[in-house]
Amino acid sequence: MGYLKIGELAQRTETSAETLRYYEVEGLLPAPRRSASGYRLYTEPDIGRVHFIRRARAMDFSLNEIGELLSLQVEKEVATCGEVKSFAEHKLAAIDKKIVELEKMKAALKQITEACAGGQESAVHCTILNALEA
Amino acid sequence: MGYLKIGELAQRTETSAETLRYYEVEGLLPAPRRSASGYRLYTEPDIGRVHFIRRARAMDFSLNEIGELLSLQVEKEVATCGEVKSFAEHKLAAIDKKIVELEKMKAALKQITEACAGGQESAVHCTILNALEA
DNA sequence: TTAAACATTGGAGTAAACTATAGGGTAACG
DNA sequence: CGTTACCCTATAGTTTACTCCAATGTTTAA
Repeated sequence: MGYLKIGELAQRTETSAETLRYYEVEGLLPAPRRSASGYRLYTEPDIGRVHFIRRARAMDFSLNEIGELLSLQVEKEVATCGEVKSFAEHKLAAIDKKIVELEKMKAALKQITEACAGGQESAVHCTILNALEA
Repeated sequence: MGYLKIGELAQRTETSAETLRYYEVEGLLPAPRRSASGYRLYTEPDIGRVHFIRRARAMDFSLNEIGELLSLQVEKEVATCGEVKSFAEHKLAAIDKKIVELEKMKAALKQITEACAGGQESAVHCTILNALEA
């Protein structure tokens, strides 16, 4: 008991069964136990793992990057703190850079919405290029 | 005089010539003037346009989205302030959401780097899954 | 018991954004 | 003048992350 068939895991994680099998092929999900007839039998921790993958995907981490993140956990008994820390710091820097860029874009868009009253008049002065090139 | 051949534009924008031609096909770059022999002749403003595309790409805007942003500029004489404002606000909301997600990931990674002294000891307690599932 | 709902594998198809190649013509340099 | 570097078009290939399909086997519920 407590086992989930692929359709159930799919439902609980809002992921298609095809995608789950794909993640297994790609090494993001460990090959689960199988029933006598060959059905995949997942366990509770698999739910968390899939949730993690989906959340990271939503932030544009590639499957490869997610694999690296997950391997930190899988190989945690082998990895040293130095390795983990260095990897995480590298990712942190990348994320920070992304946030900075998004903030810039946000500021530029804000400038445009504020310049525009939102009425029927022509938007000649609302050039996104002007805002962003500065 | 002020004309750039594709290779020069490529160099100035750190983009390959193939990619520039591709952007033209995709409608992101207007078809430039041609020399007698058929070479593309770009002008100064094209540099800014390519820079804009590359910056937006670096923030994970799709070429389609970038096309929409650019069309705001091209059609600025036609567009009303209402249209521009509504489009920009929609993008703003999407960017904000992305930033929030990245901040979450950042917090989780930070937790890991702080938990890890960075030395030779085993990283058993540095599980990214633990940090992110909470 | 039998039809539906679900599972399996293997393989093909899709979309986005390039990237490379073939088979040419053109420009710049020594 | 020749050679090297550059440009052209058209088309094909690549990568990522799915998504769909066919053919077949299994559970489940009326």
